[in-house]
Order: sequence, then structure tokens, then C-alpha cells
Amino acid sequence: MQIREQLESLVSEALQACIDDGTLALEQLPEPALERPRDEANGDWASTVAMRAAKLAKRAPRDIAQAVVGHLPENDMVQDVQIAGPGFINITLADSVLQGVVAAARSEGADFAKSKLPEACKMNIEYISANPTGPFHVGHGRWAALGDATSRVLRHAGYDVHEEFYINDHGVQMDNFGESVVVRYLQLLGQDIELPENCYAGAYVADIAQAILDEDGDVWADADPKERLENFRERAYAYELEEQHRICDAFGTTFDRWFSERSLYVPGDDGKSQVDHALEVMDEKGFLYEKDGALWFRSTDFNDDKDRVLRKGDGEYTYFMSDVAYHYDKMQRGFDHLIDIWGADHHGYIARCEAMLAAWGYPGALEVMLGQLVNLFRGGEAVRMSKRTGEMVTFEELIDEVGVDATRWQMLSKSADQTIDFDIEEAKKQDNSNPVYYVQYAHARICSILRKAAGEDLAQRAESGQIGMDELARTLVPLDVDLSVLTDPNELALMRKMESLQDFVALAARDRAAFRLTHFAQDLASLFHAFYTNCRVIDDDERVRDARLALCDATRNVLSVTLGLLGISAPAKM
RNA sequence: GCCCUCGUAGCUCAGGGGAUAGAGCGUCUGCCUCCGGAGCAGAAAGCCGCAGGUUCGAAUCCUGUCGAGGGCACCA
Repeated sequence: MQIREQLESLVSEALQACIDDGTLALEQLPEPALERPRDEANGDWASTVAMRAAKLAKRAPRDIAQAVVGHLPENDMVQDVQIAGPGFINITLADSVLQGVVAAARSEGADFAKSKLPEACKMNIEYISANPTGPFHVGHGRWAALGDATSRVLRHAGYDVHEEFYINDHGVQMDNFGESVVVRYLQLLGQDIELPENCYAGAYVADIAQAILDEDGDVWADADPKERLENFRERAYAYELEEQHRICDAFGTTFDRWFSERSLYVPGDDGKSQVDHALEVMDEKGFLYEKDGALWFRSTDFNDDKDRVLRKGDGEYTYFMSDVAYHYDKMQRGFDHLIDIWGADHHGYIARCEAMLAAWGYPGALEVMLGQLVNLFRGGEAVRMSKRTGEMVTFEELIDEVGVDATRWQMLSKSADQTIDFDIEEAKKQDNSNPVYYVQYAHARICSILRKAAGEDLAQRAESGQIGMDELARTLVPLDVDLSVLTDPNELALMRKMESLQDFVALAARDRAAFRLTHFAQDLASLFHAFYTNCRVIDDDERVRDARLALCDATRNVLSVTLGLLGISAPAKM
């Protein structure tokens, strides 16, 4: 059982005892109301039940607190209980409990601070979802970092998470893209034609045209325009999709599925596409109607501002129709909960999407996480990032220049609700102004200490990659080493922080707030550096030395787990 | 006009209805005979945009208001 749960049951027992012997006049057993005090002088955990129950029990909060404390069962894990302020019941854990966390942090490895949920909710999380018509821009980078970290945090908190990338390969933009390549191709052949208004102007389009020219020569110059457009479009599409895969890989973002929008229009075994199926269901329920030659979804029945067009007057389906079919498909696949991550500029699209899920009888199944946009700067000067000007800074250029770890940190260290002003020069700095290196430094420093303590042989084997840091540390200090000498305030503070991670992850998952892990990582690194400064690890006393090495090793793993949840590496050297 | 996000230290931002509102950067003062100084310790710095309300208790919840950004297509 987790520490929190054990404390909750202790407080509940005490409350029940108070009610049973008439000390507290309450009909119902109140919640134990445990929280973590901000100031560690107030203990490791605190219950606010006395203040909460004061009104119902018609007693002063401090009296209630006194009664609860008086009825608290004896328990080895509690070292001290104090009543403070208006009626807080402050609980300090025994050192042995914290020392147990060190042992767990060493033995559980990547699973440390993981939670198991009684029923693992099946979640589908969709993010980035770009048009395959050009390179990712820095905004896509934010969704990549956010979606990836959110997925990792949710998974660590016990959810069953399926990550998905939706390829917008169906609309008119695909033909515009193909047409752009055609124009560049013909220009390369010396033809004097201008790029039409709605075409893509980026230099990458000319690169694709050049590649086709290199491969096929001028055979397309006089080809059938329709055939040429299709050929160029599909080749350009394949090329950009490959690029997007490559960049996601480079950034460390993996998807369980890349879902093609086109596939929604392809008939299945029964001769019907997913679009047909979704329309059928909505028609049966009476949520569709025709007006002005178009097919409409009566989304106003479900809180939308106005009804939405699914099929236009010209017979083409809208982008919204695709999303309807796509989300229908997701629900058909058995997910309990859908998360879509979108930019704040898509805010107006939320209501109609929620409406369609409500129409099918799944109100609340769709959760849209909105992220505010990213503005790019270089040394304080705004940098343009428009896809159409051809003068954009792509996401790939950004991670090449800044690095994956620093880019992820920059994208994740703020709440998704905050606009990011990403300054390339600031993010590039490898000095103390960049917290990602402060955290990584703590990890590298620990590895260095472990290597030093392990002696040349082991250190050599670790550096050549023959053994990992885990194995080195376990060879150096066994997992069941005596930790009872870890009682210095610096040591206790470090252990307390590690103990809090599981709760922290669970809350970050609940609030979809992966960015909080950056703060945890900084706090933990800071506590380690303080411990390191004040407590000599490689001490003459063997018991102290071994216990402290174990503490270092535990911290190393917790830093690694925390950075791992953010998709950031934990280097053994830097 | 309507909808969403933000407004907290000089700057960038945390803050789960609870205790004296925190961190990093910047500024100032100290700390290297010893395990990685990308480090540590300390100081200065705030009517939490403004005004009401709910609550035992509000930076946090509600209403209004001012300011900044984003959005309100038979585009994708």
C-alpha cells in the first residue's frame, strides 16, 4: 500500500473512533483530507479535516484536531504529529519510511513512482496532425513535445494510452501542393509561369521538383496535366510524410498509429466507408438535414453556436466531415476517452466536435487540450515562420540548432495555457541560465561519483558500455544495504522529494500538466546539489559511504525517470 | 458583438480552496588543500491588473471591469 493510502486509513480510523465514542458529533465519516504542506517545517503530510468538519460538528477546529490526534492509532511510519495554526494536523514520517523510498527508487528502476489504476481507462491521444504538404513549423514542435510528454505521464499514472497522428491527406490542399510542384518543375524547365495564389512557396517545393526532374528528366513537360498533377502530388506527399516520420523519430516522439484521412473515404468489406457509416448513424438519429444543396449536422442541438456543413453544395465533403468520421472510427475502436491536442487558433472548432460525440451518445468522451501558440525570436527579434513565405524556420532547423533536450525543455517548462516566446539564442545557451543543463548536470555528477567510487575497472566497463549505471551501482552497493545512517537534514529533504513523485505524477496526469515535472526535476536537482555540498559521499566510514552512495544512486534513477517522462535524456557525462 | 487563454518580484514563470505568496534569471555579499564550481550559502526585491461576491479561510471559485494575445467559413 502507498504511504498516502496508509496515512489516510490512519486518519479515518481516528475519525471513526471519535464518532464511535461520541467525541465528535458527526453523521458521516469525513474525508481524511490529506495534503502536502508547502513548507516542510509543517511536516510531510497534513490533514485539514478539523477545519472542514468544524461547522458540521459544531466544534472549534483545534478541538477536533486534538480529538483526532488523541485517537490516532500507533504506527511505526509516523514519527511525529503536531496541531498547528487554525487546526492543521501535521504528520512527520519516520526516517525509516523515507529510507525505504531510497531502496524502492533503486530497485524499481523505470517503474518508480508508477501508479496502477483499478480500471485502466483506454485513452486515445491525437496530436501534431499536420498537412503532409510541408515541413513542421515550431508550433508543431510544441504539440509534439506536449503530446509526447502528456502520453508518458498518463501512462506512468496508470492509463492505457494509444498515441495517434492524423494525416490530413484528403482536402484541396493536396492538389494545391501537387500543383505547386508542377509549377516549380516547369519553371526548372525554363517555362515562364507564375506560382498561383494558393500554392506553396517554400523552397522545399522546388527541391521536390528538382528531385523529380533528376529522376524522370523532362518527360512530364508535355504530359497530360491531370496525370502529371496526380503523379507529382503523390510523390510529393510520400516525400513529406517520410520527412515527418523522420523528424518525429529524431525528436523521440513515436506514435502507435499514423491515421490517413483518405482512408475514411475508402469503402470497406460491406461497400461502405467510415464516412458512410458515421453519416448513417447520425441520419438514423435525425441529426442531419439538407439545405441550400448542402448536408448539415444539427449541432445546435448539442450546444454549438450554429449548425455545421458536412457536404458542400458542390458535393465535396468538408474537413469537418472527415473529423466526424475519424472520431466515429476512434469510438468504434473501443476507446473510453479521446484527447485531441490543438493550437489555440482552433478553439472555435471545439463545440462542433463535442456536439458530434454527444449526438452519438458519448457526451464528454472528447477532451480537447488547447495549447497557446509559439512565437519565435532570435536575440529578441521576431522570426517569421509562415509556411507560405518560404522564409520559415522549420522545426527541424530549430532542433538542429538548439538540440532536442533543450527544445523539449523550452516547450514543456510552461503551462500549455501560456504563449511561448521561444528565443533561439536563449534556448541555445549552455550555461546556468538554462535549467535543463542544471538538471542534467546533477545526473552526470552522480554518475561521476558512482564511477569514482566503483574504481577504475568498473568505471572502465561502464564507459565502454559493457555495463549500465544500474549494474555498476548495484555491484558497488547492494540493494539491501543498511540505510539507517541517512538522517542528515539534507538527506531527509532529498528523500522526501523522491517520496512525493508518485503523487506528483498522478496529479500531473489528472490535470494534463506534464510541465510541472520540469519544476520537480529542478527541485530534485537542487536538493541533490545541496546534499552533495554538505555531505561527503565517499567517506571514510564505510556505513555512511555505502548509504550515501545508495542515496546518490536512488537520486540518479529518480532524475532519470523524471526526465524520461519529459522525453529528455539523462546523460552520464556532459 | 460573442467565445477561449493570459495578467503574481526588474525579466521569464510556478502556485492542487488552506499556514509567513515561491523558483529561475538578473542585481548585491560570501564559499575552491578534498567526490564534476554547468555548484553551494545568503541579501534586496510583491496592495497576486482593478472592483465586488461566495467561504471558517481566496492569488486560487463566481460576477463585473480594464489591458494583452487568439478565434468566430459550404478553408483545411
